[in-house]
Amino acid sequence: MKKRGEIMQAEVLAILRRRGTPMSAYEVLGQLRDSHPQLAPPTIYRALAALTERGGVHRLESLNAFIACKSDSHKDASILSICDDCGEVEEFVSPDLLKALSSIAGQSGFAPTRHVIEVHGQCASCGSAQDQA
Amino acid sequence: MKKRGEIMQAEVLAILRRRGTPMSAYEVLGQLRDSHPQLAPPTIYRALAALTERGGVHRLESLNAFIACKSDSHKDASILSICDDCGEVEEFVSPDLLKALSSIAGQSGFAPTRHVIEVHGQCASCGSAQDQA
DNA sequence: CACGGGCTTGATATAACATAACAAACACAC
DNA sequence: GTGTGTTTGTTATGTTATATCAAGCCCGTG
Repeated sequence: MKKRGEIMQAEVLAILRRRGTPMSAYEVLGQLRDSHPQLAPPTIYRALAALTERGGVHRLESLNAFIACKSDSHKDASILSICDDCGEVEEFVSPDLLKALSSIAGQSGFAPTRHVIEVHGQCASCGSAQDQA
Repeated sequence: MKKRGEIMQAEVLAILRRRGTPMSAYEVLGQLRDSHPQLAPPTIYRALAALTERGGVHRLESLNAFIACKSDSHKDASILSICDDCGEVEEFVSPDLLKALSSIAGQSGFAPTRHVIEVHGQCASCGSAQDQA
């Protein structure tokens, strides 16, 4: 019974990609209920967990939401900038910063396994829009 | 009616400090119900929000939990290392890293207002404990 | 092929986290 | 002391997430 799960993941990913901005698990669920009226939360959460692990989806810890990974093919921890006005998210990768971070946390013998780096603020377009207001 | 709120905040902070490791809002609520049986969630969340803003408490976004700020007196964003085994949290401050981070996110005109930096892993004592296992 | 163990998925239920919205109390100006 | 704005308390509900068990599939064995 492997296929079903993979189909699920593909559908979830498609929905997230279509949206482009962060979606909660329940928003995804809502969309999917159009085609699969029976769907329950654990199914979605399992699909999202698998996708997150695979690197196809980012979980935004500070929003409890998910977003399709755009510049896919980096399974390293990303730096995510989140516009609090429009919801737009950008991904950045910086091995240097990650290294610096690991070394700071490692000062006392801590062994990092997962980095959460999220920056909230205002994206370029929302910032300039506000200037006029 | 200002005092009541401040007392609340002090009690919440005391509970968090006593514990030392992360607590969910509802754990705090449970503790407080010993002395204030009537207490409802919004009261706790308000106290936690005020404390977080003041810098007395950190919110751990990736755990939906809170912890008393130990090295208090830095209201800058902290780097938090979280041991997934024992729950121990350490705080670090690194203006350089913050600057680097802002500059990365700022590449496309993004204006950061709030940084979330959390590193999961294993603390020194849990790491060495595991070595023996 | 049947049947049985181990694993994946699905469904039900409920737990955990958080806030909206309104009511009551206070505090300060007049 | 009465009105107005603000803080706090309470009720209710909304949102996010997972435990648990049931059902289905895969595949190796007899």
